[in-house]
Amino acid sequence: MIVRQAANILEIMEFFAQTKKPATLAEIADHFGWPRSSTFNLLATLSEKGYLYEPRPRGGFYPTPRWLAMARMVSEVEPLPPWTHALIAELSAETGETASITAPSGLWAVFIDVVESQAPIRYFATIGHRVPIHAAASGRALLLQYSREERDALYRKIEFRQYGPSTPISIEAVETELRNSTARGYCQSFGDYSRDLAGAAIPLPIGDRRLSVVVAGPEFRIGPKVPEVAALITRTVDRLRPKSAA
Amino acid sequence: MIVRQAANILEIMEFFAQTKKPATLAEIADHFGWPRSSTFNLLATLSEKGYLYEPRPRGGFYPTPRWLAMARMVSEVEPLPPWTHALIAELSAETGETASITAPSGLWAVFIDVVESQAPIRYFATIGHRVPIHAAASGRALLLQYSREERDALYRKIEFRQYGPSTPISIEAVETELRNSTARGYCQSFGDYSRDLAGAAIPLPIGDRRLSVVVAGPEFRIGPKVPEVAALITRTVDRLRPKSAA
DNA sequence: GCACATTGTTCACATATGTGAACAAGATGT
DNA sequence: ACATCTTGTTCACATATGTGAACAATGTGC
Repeated sequence: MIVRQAANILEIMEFFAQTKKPATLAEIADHFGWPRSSTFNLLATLSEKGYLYEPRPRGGFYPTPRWLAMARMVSEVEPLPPWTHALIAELSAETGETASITAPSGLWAVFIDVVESQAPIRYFATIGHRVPIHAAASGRALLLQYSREERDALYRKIEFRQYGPSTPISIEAVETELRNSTARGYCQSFGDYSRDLAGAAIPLPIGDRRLSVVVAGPEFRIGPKVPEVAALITRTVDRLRPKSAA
Repeated sequence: MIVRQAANILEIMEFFAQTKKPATLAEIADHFGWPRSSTFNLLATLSEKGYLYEPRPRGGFYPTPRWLAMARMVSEVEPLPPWTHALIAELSAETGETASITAPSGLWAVFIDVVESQAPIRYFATIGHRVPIHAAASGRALLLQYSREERDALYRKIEFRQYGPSTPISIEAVETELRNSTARGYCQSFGDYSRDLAGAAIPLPIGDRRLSVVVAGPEFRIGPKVPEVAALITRTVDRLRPKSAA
C-alpha cells in the first residue's frame, strides 16, 4: 500500500526543486489538481514542522534550509569517495551519454550518483531512480558481487516480467547472462528493461559496499559502441581508483 | 488539521539524521511505537519514490542521496550571503551562546541558520525552529521592518497568549515594546516566550529580505549582559556586512 | 539440522482523514 | 470607495487509510 500523503510531501518538495521559487497555496493546489483544503493541511503540517516558511508576506511558501541541514547529516555517513563522481563525470564527457553509480536495494538497483548526458536525446535518470536488479546492466553488475545463495534468495522474490524482447524471464536466463557477462568482462543490456535503452556496466566494489558503474543511452546511438564503452569504463576505473583500495 | 503521515516521514528522516546508520523495519517501528504494518507501508512508499534504499542485503534502510540533491536544488535559490554565517559563528564564539538568523513566516519567526552554543546548558535551537513573531526578540526585530499596516494585518490573526510573565498580550503592548526597542537600539526578550530564555536581536535587512540576527541563552547567564551582547551584535554586523549592500 | 525467535508481508475491517461547500479575508479594477 | 475576483480557512460527513491478527520467510541457538 502506498501512503498517499507521504508521497505527496515528496511531490511538493520535487515541485519546489523544479520551480525554484516560492509558490502560494493556490498555485500548488492547481498544479497538482488537489483540493485547496487538502493542500492547506499539507502546507500547514510542513510549516509547523519547520520545513516550509513564507519568505515574504503573501509571497507564498518555500522550503526552509532545514531540508539541507537534514540531508547533509544523513549523507555525511559513508559518502562516496570523490573519485567515483570524477569517474562518471569523465565517462559522461567522453561518451556523451549518461553515467551513474548504482547500489542494490532489495530487488532493485538504485542510482546513487548520476551525471547526465548533455545530448538532446538522452537517458534521463536521477539520483534515486530504480531499475529491476536482474533486468538491467547496472543491476547485473551488482548481482555479480553476490554469492549464489544470496542471489537465490532474491530470485525467490522476483516476479519475472517481460519488459522487452530480451528481458531474462527465468532464473536460468539471468544466471546464463551473468556467466556471459563474466566471460565478456562487462555487463550489457539492450532494452532488457527500458525500451530503446542500451548500456554497459561493471561491478565497483568499494570497501564492503557492492556498487556498479553504468553508462547508458539510446540504443541507436550507444548500441554499436557498447564494447568500446565497456572498455573505456574499465580503463577509467583502473586509472582513477586509488591503488590502496580493494 | 495535521497530516499524520506527512509528519511521519519527516520524523523518519529526522531519526536517520540522528542515528546516522541504516535501520530495519522492526527498529523503526519499535522506536516510534508504530505498528509493523504501518511502518512497512511508509518504508515501501519512501523506497518506491527513490528516497530510501537498502545498502546491503538485510542491512536495513537508509536515505538515498536524493534528499541531498533535492535540498541542494531548493537551497541554491537566494542562499544567504556567506558573511551571515560568519556573523553568527563569531557571535556564538564571542558570547558562548546560541546565535541565529531568522526570517518571517506569517505569525512566526523561523530560524534559517543557527550556530549553537557549546555550553552544557544552552539554548537548543535548530534550523526550522519557530517562535511567535511578536513574543520573541528575533521576531520583533523582524516586525520593526514592517509597515504599521502590515503589522496590523498580522495582529488581526494573532491570538495573544500569556507564554510567560512578560509576554506582551495586546497590540498596544507589542507596539510599545517595538517603540522601546527602536529607542534602545535593539530588541530584547526575557522569557517572553520560552521560560528562562533571554536574548538580544537586531533587524538584518538583506536586499528585499527582512531578516534578523539574535543571540539567546539561559536568562541567568545572558540576562545581565544583554546590553553588551546587543552592542557586540551591532558592531559585528557593521564590520562584516559588505559596504555595498544596503 | 531442527526448533524457536525474530522480522517482514498480506488482508479485511473499524476509524481516522481528505474534501466539497460555505465563509472570511485580501487583492484588483473602476 | 465600492463591487468583483481571488486566495485562504473552517467544518461535517463520506470514504480512503491505518492497523491487528494471522502467515511467511529468514535468522539463531542448540
